[in-house]
Amino acid sequence: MSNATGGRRENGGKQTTMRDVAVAAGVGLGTVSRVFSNVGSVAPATREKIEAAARELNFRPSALGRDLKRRTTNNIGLIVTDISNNFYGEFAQGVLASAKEQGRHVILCASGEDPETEREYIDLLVEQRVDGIIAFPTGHNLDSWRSARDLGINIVFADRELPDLDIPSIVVDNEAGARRLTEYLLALGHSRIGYLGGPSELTSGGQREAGYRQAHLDVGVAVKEDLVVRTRFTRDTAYASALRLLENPVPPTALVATNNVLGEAALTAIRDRGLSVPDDISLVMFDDVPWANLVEPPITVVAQPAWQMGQSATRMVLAADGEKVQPQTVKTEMVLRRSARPLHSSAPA
Amino acid sequence: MSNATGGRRENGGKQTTMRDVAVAAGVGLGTVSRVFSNVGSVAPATREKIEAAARELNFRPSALGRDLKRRTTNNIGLIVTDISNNFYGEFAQGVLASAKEQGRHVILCASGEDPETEREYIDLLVEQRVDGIIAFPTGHNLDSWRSARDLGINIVFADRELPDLDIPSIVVDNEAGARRLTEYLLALGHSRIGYLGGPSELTSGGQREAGYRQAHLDVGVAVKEDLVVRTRFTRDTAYASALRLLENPVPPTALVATNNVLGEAALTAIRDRGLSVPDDISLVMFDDVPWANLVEPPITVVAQPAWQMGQSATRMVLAADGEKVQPQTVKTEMVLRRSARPLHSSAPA
DNA sequence: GTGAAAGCGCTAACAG
DNA sequence: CTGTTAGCGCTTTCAC
Repeated sequence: MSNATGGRRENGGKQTTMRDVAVAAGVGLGTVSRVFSNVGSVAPATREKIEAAARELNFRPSALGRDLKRRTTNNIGLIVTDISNNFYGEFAQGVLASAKEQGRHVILCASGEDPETEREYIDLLVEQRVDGIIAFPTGHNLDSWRSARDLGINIVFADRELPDLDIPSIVVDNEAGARRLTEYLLALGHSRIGYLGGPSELTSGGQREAGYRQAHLDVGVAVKEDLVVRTRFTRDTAYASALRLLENPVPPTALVATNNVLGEAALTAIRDRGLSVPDDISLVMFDDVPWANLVEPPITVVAQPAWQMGQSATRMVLAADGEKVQPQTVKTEMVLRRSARPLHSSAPA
Repeated sequence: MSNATGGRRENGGKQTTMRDVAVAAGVGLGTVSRVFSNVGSVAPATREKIEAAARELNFRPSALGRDLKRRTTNNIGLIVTDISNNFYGEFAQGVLASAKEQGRHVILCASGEDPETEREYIDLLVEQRVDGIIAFPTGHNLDSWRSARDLGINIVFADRELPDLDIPSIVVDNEAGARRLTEYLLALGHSRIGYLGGPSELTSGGQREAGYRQAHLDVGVAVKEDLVVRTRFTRDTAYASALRLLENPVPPTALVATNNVLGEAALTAIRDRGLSVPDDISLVMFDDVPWANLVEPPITVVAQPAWQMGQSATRMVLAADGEKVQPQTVKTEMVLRRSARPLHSSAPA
């Protein structure tokens, strides 16, 4: 039975089909279908015969024929930025878990934050006739999204909202999260608080920056504009931006990073400059990634419930047709650790 | 054009098909197909007419019909353990990159190391008629794998080899990696070196343990059997195992962890016991995850080229039919940092 | 260069 | 309960 073609069968013959099984079992095609789709009813004896024949022929029904007929695929598309980023990984685990629960498959795509790549993936998923798409959109390709939506594909955006598109999204309470982080630093006596954030066109970017500013406003401390830096989420540019922030003539005494990539860049830059957290500079960030609690000192963060968000997004995108899907905002949780201390004190916070 | 059904269109009508486009453009169905599949040739004027009609109707070809006819899906399945683990995330990025290059889609599955879940996913992927499957197998479900293979699906295993299955795999040089880590510790004067590893049924587990033992053998130091602990890769059990290792009546002076989950568990356990690295205990591990270089002291690791492995695995699984696919072993790289020091010295290594 | 026709593997009526 | 039939949307001969 086994040969040495390295796991590859020539498979010259056609695959076994329901028709073959029907012939082998001496029944009609429809009856075989009824057995494998668990619909209608078949006499126990017939079912037996069919199952025996199927086993004999190593028959496995093909989703291709089924899906074409049923006009639904049970597949959903998931477009993230970078699946090696723990936040997206957790989110994806949430999606996988609830997709599996509902018998759905997940086609994974990584846009790398590149609009062109995103467009290609949208087209691809449309061609595949996925039942739905969950995406962290780049903010571009509005036409593609609209077109996919009009084709009847259910779409849910995560983390970011797109204007004029009437597509529901699931986001965290960005403003509140950033505000609490900033308030905390302000309360510790800091007044030169650096902000390392993403592009403000993105919902998360804009809202987190707004929270940062609101916190300042609330206590009447002016935002130092040269301490507000927006950057793309790649390691290199983030690192360069963090460094620039630290090289300010009058450097910040505290830093808010709005996600884990930015936080990692900030921490690395701080170390490379020979500074120490929290003695020389306090650091807080978004995302409770594993390393946040492993570094010394452990980092105070605003945690996003990534897994649950993935689960909710899946439920939203799979909601019964006709059911109205409401946008959802989820709460963040602030986890106090030891990466910030009062400005004019030698004791940790 | 826009309504308020939350990104969901009733889509009562059927989708636009090639036939509709053909009618609208006043040409035959076959001609439309030729335009969209870029095969044969069509008069520029005709092509123009067709493209205009397609645009007008917002037509997108369906992969369902195409795949059914062509008997190939351009999809590949990827079964990892846990996509939120950075190692699998990097691997997946590599898979996605080269899959995209070749116009393939990736169906993602996470087995959670559970054989039953794995079996369900294999069945699912077979039904979907994926062109190939890349998997980190649990080590069970040999029948399912065999059956999938016999159905003509190309399979590539990663990280682990399964006996009697004649399925090619891509693994790192586990034995050498573990041996170097252990030799390094031995050279530093350690003789009570703890081993925190995975189940030895797994290729990686068995080989890494073998490397650990070989290093001892080479210098004539006896392995302390009560310092060898095998555990499952979940956070909780790994932590418990690490703790047990540290609570040995005569505790180890150094520790080898065979992946990042185990390394994280070890580091956490060490801290929780109030010990410090490397002064109280040296720690080295597999996987150059981001946090390895972020903690203090940074951890000495054996790095696996996860991204490239994903890329290679994809090439292997997509190799031209008839081409013989060779199993592949990839080299690891040892990255020296500061988490180990000589046993009887007060200076770091 | 183009149209007509025959299926790919399956489901869903519809008779019997 | 079960067999027959007509497609799902597309590709692919085969004539014209």
